[in-house]
Formats: sequence, structure tokens, C-alpha cells
Amino acid sequence: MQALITHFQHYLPLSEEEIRLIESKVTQRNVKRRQMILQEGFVCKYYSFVVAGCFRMYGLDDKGYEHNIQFAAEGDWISDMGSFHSQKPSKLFIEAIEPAEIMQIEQQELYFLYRNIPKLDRIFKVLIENKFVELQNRVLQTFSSTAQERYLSFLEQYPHLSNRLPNTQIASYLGITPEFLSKVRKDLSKK
Amino acid sequence: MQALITHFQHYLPLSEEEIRLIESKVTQRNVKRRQMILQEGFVCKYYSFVVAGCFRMYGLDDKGYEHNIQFAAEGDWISDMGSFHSQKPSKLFIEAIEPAEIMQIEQQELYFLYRNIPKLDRIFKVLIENKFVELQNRVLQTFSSTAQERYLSFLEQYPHLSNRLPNTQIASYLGITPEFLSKVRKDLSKK
DNA sequence: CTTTACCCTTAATATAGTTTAAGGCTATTT
DNA sequence: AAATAGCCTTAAACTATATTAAGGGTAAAG
Repeated sequence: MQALITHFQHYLPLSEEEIRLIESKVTQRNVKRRQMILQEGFVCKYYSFVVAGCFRMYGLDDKGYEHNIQFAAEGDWISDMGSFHSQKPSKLFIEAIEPAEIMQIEQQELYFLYRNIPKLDRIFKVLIENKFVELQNRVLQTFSSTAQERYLSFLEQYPHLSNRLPNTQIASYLGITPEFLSKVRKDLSKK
Repeated sequence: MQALITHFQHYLPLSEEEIRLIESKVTQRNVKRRQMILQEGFVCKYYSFVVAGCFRMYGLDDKGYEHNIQFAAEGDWISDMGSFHSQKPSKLFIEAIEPAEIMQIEQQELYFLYRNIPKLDRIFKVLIENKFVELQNRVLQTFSSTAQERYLSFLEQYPHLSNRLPNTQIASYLGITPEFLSKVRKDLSKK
């Protein structure tokens, strides 16, 4: 729980009162490797804050192939924001790649906290702004560079992740097949 | 100016007092076709709300080709959020595709409004959440469908835009060349 | 009203990335 | 210790998309 409070305080200080309120609405949960915390067809009930471990969020194409949209490790939030706010069924999956510990908050509880701690509007606004900028960079990169360039900048940008993830997962995140990633790696090692 | 206030009120009601405060910090501006309101190398000074007209935001790859990241028409906001908040030089361009009218607000003025009208934190949080969800859908689509599928769903999702934009711009947004879009359109018309 | 600049198309050639298939390696499960 | 399942690699054939080049049409600018 301390991890989450520290995370918030990294943005803005919180009073004892506010901390107690937050703690009363957030629940801790342990997740096994390969366990799903969201599946297609279900409403995304929680915003999840990752204390330990690592998740991936992915969707399926019409052939049934998986495409990773996002990873989340220690200190990241993960949820299908669209489904969470609209309470409509999600088209996405969220799966633990490693055994994990998370803090979860439900929609109604989060809205309660927004109402009672206006600071949280600010904190989440900034948080989502940062995620938006990251995602936008990713879109630009996807369109403007080759698979090799994208792989190299993934390694640079997420060195901690690249060690922990199987190449299959990285390939899916980069939008290429594992076979082609293998070739990219071979080409790079020749230099 | 009324357009902007109405836009905010669409999310949350504002008092006379708050409206006056907002109006005192926002400036109106007219922009000609092809005029840039942001260029690579410059700090993005403004959040811009589009009252009339249409913009595109794009970046360059290392060969100098343009890649459209986002369009913005009536009722949309456009800015390089990363550069705006960090005050670091942008790598992006924002150009009017049609003659336009916009309302602009500077970083310090916006921060002033955030401090004095906490509601605005909420409003912008929701606004950015929506943009995030849209962008995330785009990422998934980019990875999980062909150019033809992406073109079709662009037409569906942005019918008002697709009439107003030259195909060159749409191609750049879809991540394909104009020549290939031309082929896609031909294939579709054959059916 | 003419000219320039932009826009759309077609088609031939080229390439980045996919598909399919197969084999070996390593971790997990039995 | 054996068996299974996931992971990584290689390579050949294939496909979606890029590149280059060219021509014609239409809207903006002088």
C-alpha cells in the first residue's frame, strides 16, 4: 500500500486524512503468472497499480493473432480506460507475464475519491497526459521507422523491460512476427 | 469565445465568475490555410481549441517524409502536449489545412486557471482520457488490420473529415503512400 | 485568364515483413 | 528422469506496401 501512496505523493503531497480515505477504497491483490485480470467481453472493473511484477495488455485481430498494446511494470497503471469509464465490455486482455502484486480500485470508488480529493483529478490528469505523450511518440515511431529502428529504440527506452520479456512479446509490441524479430537481431549482431 | 465556454460546460457547469476568469486568459486567433501554428524546434506555447477549420499535426522521418499523427476540427484541442508541459522544443508541426479560427491559451495562464478553477483539472482529465482511448484504438488497429480495413474504418469513424481532407493527407494518417491508397480505393470500387 | 502548384491515378519494379515448416534449446510439469 | 510446452532460430516462398516515373485534371495565385 505504501508504494501507491508514495506514487501519488510523487505528484502532490497528501494529508493523513486523504491517505486514510484512499487506503479505505483500494484493495491489494496477488496475481499468478499467466493469470488474466481482464478478458475480452468483460467490463474493465478496475484501475490497477502495479506494485511488483509485469503485465501486458493485448487485443486480437480477426485471424485470432495477439497484438500487444502496452506493458506495465512496477509503478505503472494498467486498465482499459475506455471500458472502465463507459462500463461497456472490453475488447482487450490484460495478463500477468510474471507473478505480480497490484493495488486495485473500482470505478465507483475512484469517482468517490475524485469527489472528495480534488487533487486526485490533478494527479490522474498529469498521469494520463504522460501516458498520452508516450503513446503518441509510439504512433509516430511506428509510421516513421523500420522494425530494426523500432527494436533498437525499444531496447533503449525500456532496458529494464527488455530483459524481463520473451522476444515473442516484444515482437508483438513492435508489430512484427517473432520470426522477423529474430532476423532483425541476427542482422544487428553481424555489425 | 462562446464556442469554448459551451465546450467546457458540456463537461461541467461553470459560474459567471469562472467564465470571466477563463475569458481573461484565452485569446482568439485566425489562421490562414497552410499556416503553421507549431514548427519543429520550437516550444509548443499554446493549447489550441479549434472553433472553425481544420488542422493536422505531423512529424518527419529521417528521409524527410511527413507522417500525420492527428487531425483536429471544430471542437477539438490540438497541441504537442509533451512540448507544452516540458517547455522543450517540439519535434512536430501543426498546420492549418483550411482557413481556421482558434482559441489559444498559454502554459502559465492554463496553470493559473488550474489553480483557481479546480474543475478544469477534471474537465481536462476527462478530455485527455478520451483522446487517449482514441489513440489506443488507433494503435491496435494499425497493428491488427490491413491498409484497406484501416481506410474503411477511417471513413466510418470520421465521415465529416474524410470529405474535407485530400487523400494525400488521409494516406499519411493511415501510414501508407498516396499511391497505395489510390490502389486501395480502386480495389474497393471494383466490388 | 493563364500559369503554377497541387492532387489523383496507373503501372512496373523493388523491398520490408509474413507465412509456413522444421529443428533445437530450455524451463516447467509429471 | 521423462515429457511437455514454450521459446528462439533459419530459410524458402509469398504478399502487402513502397518507390519511381509519368500523365492528366483541377484549384489557387499571379
